Amino acid sequence: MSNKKVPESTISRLFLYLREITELAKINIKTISSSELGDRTNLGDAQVRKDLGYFGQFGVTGAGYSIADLKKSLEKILGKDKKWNVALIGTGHLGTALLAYSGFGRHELDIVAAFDADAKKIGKKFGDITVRPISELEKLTKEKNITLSIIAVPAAEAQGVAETIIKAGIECILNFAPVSLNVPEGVKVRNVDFSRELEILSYFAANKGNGRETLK
Amino acid sequence: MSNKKVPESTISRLFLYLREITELAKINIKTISSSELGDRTNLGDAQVRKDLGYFGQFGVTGAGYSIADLKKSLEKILGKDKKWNVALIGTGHLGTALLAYSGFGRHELDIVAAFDADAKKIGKKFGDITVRPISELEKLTKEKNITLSIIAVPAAEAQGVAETIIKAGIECILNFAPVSLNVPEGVKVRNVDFSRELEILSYFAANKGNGRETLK
DNA sequence: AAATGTGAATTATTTCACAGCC
DNA sequence: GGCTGTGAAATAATTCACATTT
Repeated sequence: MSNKKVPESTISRLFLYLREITELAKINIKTISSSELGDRTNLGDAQVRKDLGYFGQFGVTGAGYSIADLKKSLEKILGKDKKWNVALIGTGHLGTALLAYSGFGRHELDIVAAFDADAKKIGKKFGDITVRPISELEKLTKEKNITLSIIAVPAAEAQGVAETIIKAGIECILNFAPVSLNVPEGVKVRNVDFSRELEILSYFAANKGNGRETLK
Repeated sequence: MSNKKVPESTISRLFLYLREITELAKINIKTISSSELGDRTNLGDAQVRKDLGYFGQFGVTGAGYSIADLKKSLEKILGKDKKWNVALIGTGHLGTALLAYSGFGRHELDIVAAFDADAKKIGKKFGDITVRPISELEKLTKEKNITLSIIAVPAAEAQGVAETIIKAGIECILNFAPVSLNVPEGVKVRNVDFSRELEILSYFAANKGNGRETLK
């Protein structure tokens, strides 16, 4: 196992591999090679091996990987063997869609509390989750052992909400608001910005085969 | 202007810059330097200049960039000066949240048609959009000049839907389903996978300060 | 024979650093 | 003096290629 810094893209792909072999395990397939796994995830075989290599040696030379073993190892590495509680802030269209998702089992990531600034929404129920005022975030974070948060509020409010989240002691934020959040060292933010994703596609649509080829 | 291949990450950041200077233009600010723009987007000044440099020379040495000019240039480069029509496939929780978003003006990207496989949903109205059967996708694509598509269906159906989209002549897909789509050369796919994003955060939560530092 | 694990080579991206201009 | 534009340097990520193991 190497001791080098693990690229974030590697982590992202490991979840992809895990997802894939979880499907394969269901249909009782026992082993897989790096090139098969690469094909299934649209990646190269060397990429698969290098990614796994950051964390240890999981394969058998000449034979590939045992799906059961690799699955267990990846779950351990990726923190899938523990349950992570999530706070959702913002219960507009997107927030409620996320709540509905979270309801669908299958995830080990559970939204356990929802918050909103809008007084009209406080007290609303989604399944067994009741919407609460943001002022209660800190209290609930302690009570429910919350470690992850989702920001699903309008752009103008996102920075303020982020600060409240951090004050409550949560250090990981999934931000759906289209703004660049400013957070202190040690706080981890990931952005999901689908209007930007769609815009990027429109760039490709606008530049199809005009010689400045960014497509690959 | 360089003639080198433009990294996709550059395109992504250009939209960030454009978003920022659009805000500044509103409050009547006239010029900005690369380092100010970098600060506002949490990027370095050299990164800003290099990104812009792929497309031309927009600044004035010693004085920075004219916001009005840069805004116009970026809109042109990024295809924001044209309107791009979008087809949405899948009108579950997520799909309807996206429809609601699209309704909110401000975007030049318009969902102009929505499709679903579920007979019970056909005919439903969201604002001025009526849900249609997927069999009509190709017809509507021609009629409404659709160039972009959004897949918001369950994972198991995503590949089939992608093939239908491509057959209809659409070459850009924003895929929300948690699967790796297989598409022919020339078709551009971007994936938005928020359960994976949340999982990645959980990895960081699981590995906070354990020596294998992937955080930066 | 097949397929891993991993250094080395390659390619891509970011950051530096500074000449040149306003 | 401040700031752009851009080669060069540094860093990061991917891909190659092969010795090694079963």
